[in-house]
Amino acid sequence: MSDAANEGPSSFTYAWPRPAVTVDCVVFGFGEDGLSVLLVRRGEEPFVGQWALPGGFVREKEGLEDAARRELDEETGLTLSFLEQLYTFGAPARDPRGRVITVAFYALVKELAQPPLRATGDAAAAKWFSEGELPDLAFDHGDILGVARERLRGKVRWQPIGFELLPELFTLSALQTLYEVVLERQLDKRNFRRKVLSLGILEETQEMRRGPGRPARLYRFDKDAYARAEADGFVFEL
Amino acid sequence: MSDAANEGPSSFTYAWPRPAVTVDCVVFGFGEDGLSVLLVRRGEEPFVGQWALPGGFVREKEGLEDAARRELDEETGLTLSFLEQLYTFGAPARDPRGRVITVAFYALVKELAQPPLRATGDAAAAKWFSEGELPDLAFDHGDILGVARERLRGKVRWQPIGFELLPELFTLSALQTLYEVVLERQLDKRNFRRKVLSLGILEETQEMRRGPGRPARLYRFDKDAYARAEADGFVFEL
DNA sequence: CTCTTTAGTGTTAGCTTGACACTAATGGCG
DNA sequence: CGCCATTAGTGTCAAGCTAACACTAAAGAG
Repeated sequence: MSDAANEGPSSFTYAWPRPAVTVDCVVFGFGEDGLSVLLVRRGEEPFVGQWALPGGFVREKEGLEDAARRELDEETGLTLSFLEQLYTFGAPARDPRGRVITVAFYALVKELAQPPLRATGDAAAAKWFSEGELPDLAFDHGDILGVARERLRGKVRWQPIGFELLPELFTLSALQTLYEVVLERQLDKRNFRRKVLSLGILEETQEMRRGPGRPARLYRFDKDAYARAEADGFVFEL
Repeated sequence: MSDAANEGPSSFTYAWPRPAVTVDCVVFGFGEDGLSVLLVRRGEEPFVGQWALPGGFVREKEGLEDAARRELDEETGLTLSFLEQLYTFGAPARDPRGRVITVAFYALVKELAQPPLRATGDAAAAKWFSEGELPDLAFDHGDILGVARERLRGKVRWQPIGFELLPELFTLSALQTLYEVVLERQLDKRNFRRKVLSLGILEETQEMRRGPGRPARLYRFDKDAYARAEADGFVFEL
């Protein structure tokens, strides 16, 4: 039975017209300018020269998430710290070339910087755009981006994914700013710190971040402690 | 641009091997035996005679949700009160015939009874199965069902979708039992009633449900009140 | 040394949650 | 008709959680 899947194209025995299937990724990063999204400039028709989400066609023997990782690696070379399926967009007219169904993913990366952002594959360029300066996007990618933004907002309070947007060591102020940006509202400093620390999933390091003003203690997200607590019925909430 | 999508198959110009795309639906109902799921017995290879989720191929000019509604109507004739995309399953070997990607939906219906459950289209039979008596399912439909069950559990507390499983008029006891079944834990009667009523989205009717024991007041979910409250920043939570 | 900048710290009032037990209304049956 | 069985309906209190609020501490720049 699992053999059948290895027979190659000739085993595609359905008599129906087939849509093409792609994956597209909304990659979020967090930096000085708040939340940013990674876009690529299209090097091919349709929408040549326009900005779009990185993505491409799913190969024949490749899982959907694998396809997303491959495309992202081909076009940008980024290292992801989180990747999850978002939603599948399949309106009949969403691609002018014909029926194309896209399985959208959203991803988080730890630092905006990373290597200078290679742009290869179908992408003519790759660039981070902060939320304020987003251009019009090709296809229905604007909608996809909106859904991803909502999902991020909805999820960050119930799952410890915010840490995936910060470097390994971070200050509590940075964490708070991240939450304020994602949730789009101000948080009280003392209440926030009390809540975060009471979760018992942050490891206090001896390192300090120096900069303007008083040095700030650096913390690390303790994955193990989180896993143990979760197995014990603990529920993350911020 | 929207013209291009109407050109028919010849406008399918991508050079890639194409997976087939299907939709599958997890339909939940609520009755005496708790939560039930609607399954159909397959009338065709592969897995002939096995129970599976209702579903089928997406047509060329049909949206994904439209396809789900059509297949469900063809195979069972049910009237849905809620339908939402769940997740897309695309493991290369999930279908022995070759690459088939399925966009899964989950749906709720107001009453298990409904018309005697027609079984047409590809379905040789259609039947409700309560959670305790679920058979082995074809393909990876067991996994899909599991994901749907989790989603229902996760969502029922934050969105007023529980009402979509009850008739228009219902008792608070019925609502509580529904929540207990979906969440898989006991709830305190007084606390539950206090919380539900304090939301201000239930309309108290003058009707009573008679049966064994003291008659129970019937309530109706007030969609308008909910919509107004929600627009005002109110957040449903139970 | 002074000023600016950012980090760090406790308390209280109001609200929400969870635990808990009895009375009320009806139908069935003896 | 009365009693019993069955389900509906009701209030209080303690504990925990949330939100509001302002000052001191440490460093670098000038």
